[in-house]
Amino acid sequence: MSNTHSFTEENYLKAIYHLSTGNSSVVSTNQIAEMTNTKAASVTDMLKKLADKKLINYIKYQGVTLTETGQKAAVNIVRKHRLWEVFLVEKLGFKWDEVHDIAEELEHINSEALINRLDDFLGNPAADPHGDPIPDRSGTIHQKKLVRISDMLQDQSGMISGVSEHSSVFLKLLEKMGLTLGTKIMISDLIEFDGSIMLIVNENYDRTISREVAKNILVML
Amino acid sequence: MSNTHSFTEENYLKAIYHLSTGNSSVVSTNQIAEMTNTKAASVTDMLKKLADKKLINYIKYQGVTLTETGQKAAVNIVRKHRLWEVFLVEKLGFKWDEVHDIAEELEHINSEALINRLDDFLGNPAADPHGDPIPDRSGTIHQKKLVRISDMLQDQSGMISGVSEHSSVFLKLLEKMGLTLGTKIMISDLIEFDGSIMLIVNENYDRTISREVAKNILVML
DNA sequence: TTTATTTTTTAGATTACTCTAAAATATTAA
DNA sequence: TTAATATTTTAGAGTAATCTAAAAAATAAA
Repeated sequence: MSNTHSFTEENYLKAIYHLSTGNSSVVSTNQIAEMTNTKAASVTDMLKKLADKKLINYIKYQGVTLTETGQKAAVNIVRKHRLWEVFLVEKLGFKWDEVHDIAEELEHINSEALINRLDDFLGNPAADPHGDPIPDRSGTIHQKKLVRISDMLQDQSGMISGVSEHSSVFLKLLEKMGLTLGTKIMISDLIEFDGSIMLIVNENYDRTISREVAKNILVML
Repeated sequence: MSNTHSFTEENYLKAIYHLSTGNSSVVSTNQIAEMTNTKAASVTDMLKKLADKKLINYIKYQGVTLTETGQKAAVNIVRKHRLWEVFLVEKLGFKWDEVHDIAEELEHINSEALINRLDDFLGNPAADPHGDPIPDRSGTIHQKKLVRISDMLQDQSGMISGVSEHSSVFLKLLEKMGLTLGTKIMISDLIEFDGSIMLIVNENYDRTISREVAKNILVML
């Protein structure tokens, strides 16, 4: 059933997946090279290999999309990554900014039984510690509709439910400002001068965040 | 601090470790080849590499021992393997005969923080699901003194505390016979004809096991 | 203590993945 | 719509790990 791919192949599939769900659905060689920390020439080689295995649709010079098989494989890696992140935070007490690199290793462990039991052990969580949705065992992703704080209007309110930037430095900042997942916010002021935004947090205290920060915090209205 | 070795190097170190704590302390090329499922020529290549890295003491044609550094690295892999086995059985509900292959993958995950937190999460267990001792974070192994049932005398009693054979087929047999870890046994008869042994189990029912089985069950007197 | 056998090592090749430098193609700008 | 620039691919080569076949060394047997 679950065809097994090399560590490296998996990383390419994952990169293509993230790039294609991000902006454009067709992904370029250079984009992949940047995301996988390799050179374009290496990417080209690997693309041929993945195309031979019918994991991607690839036409020279024209970019890449995942086939259905490739998509499934990629989603499964994402599922594993996010479940392990939940484990690390919920069970082992890691902070949300500490888990990415470890999950990056754990996501390549190959056992359907393991990941399904882990899923149950964790109570079949819907999202990882950064609010990203966890695909279920059939590969379906139930993504809640979220908006960036930077797209919200005066007096709108909602609950912080995700981030679109996963760097440790960003996550630590949110932590320090009390803007972690589950926090309720209300837009109290949109500052014309530099685009920064004033929030009322948990109907209690207020915070001002830059536009750059606001763009990377996702809210459920 | 923790020097990182390749997946493959780690497997060789582990093989040498198990072989050298088993029978003779000096390990041969062929023994390693058999344990790692490779050919002697491949082993020779790797031995040179490990010797260059000062992980083993290697003299051509004379066999191999681990250096102190190599020993530490190997013990750390064993620690990780056994802790993951405890996790799989205690937390995820796997049976003791199902965990070896998965732990074989998990043991290569490289994070000191992860393994120490896992250790705490599991309550710092002293032994894995097969009774093998788990090295502590300093690398010390607290091995209880165990004897094979085949070495016990008439009327001696003790508690099953380990096995020296880890195959699924053997473990399933023990399960079926009710001879799992923690079971109390007493030698009720040593059968001269074929060396098989009659036991009284938990002061309740009796079982007869072959000499071959008896050799692979370890008891704390 | 020679000879035969087994074990181990060397030599030479293969596979997966990576790289740099140069060539081919596509995109942008004049 | 040609020229300049950027992107992508090919060519050729390197590293890590593996293999088979043949040579060298160690061990066992005659």
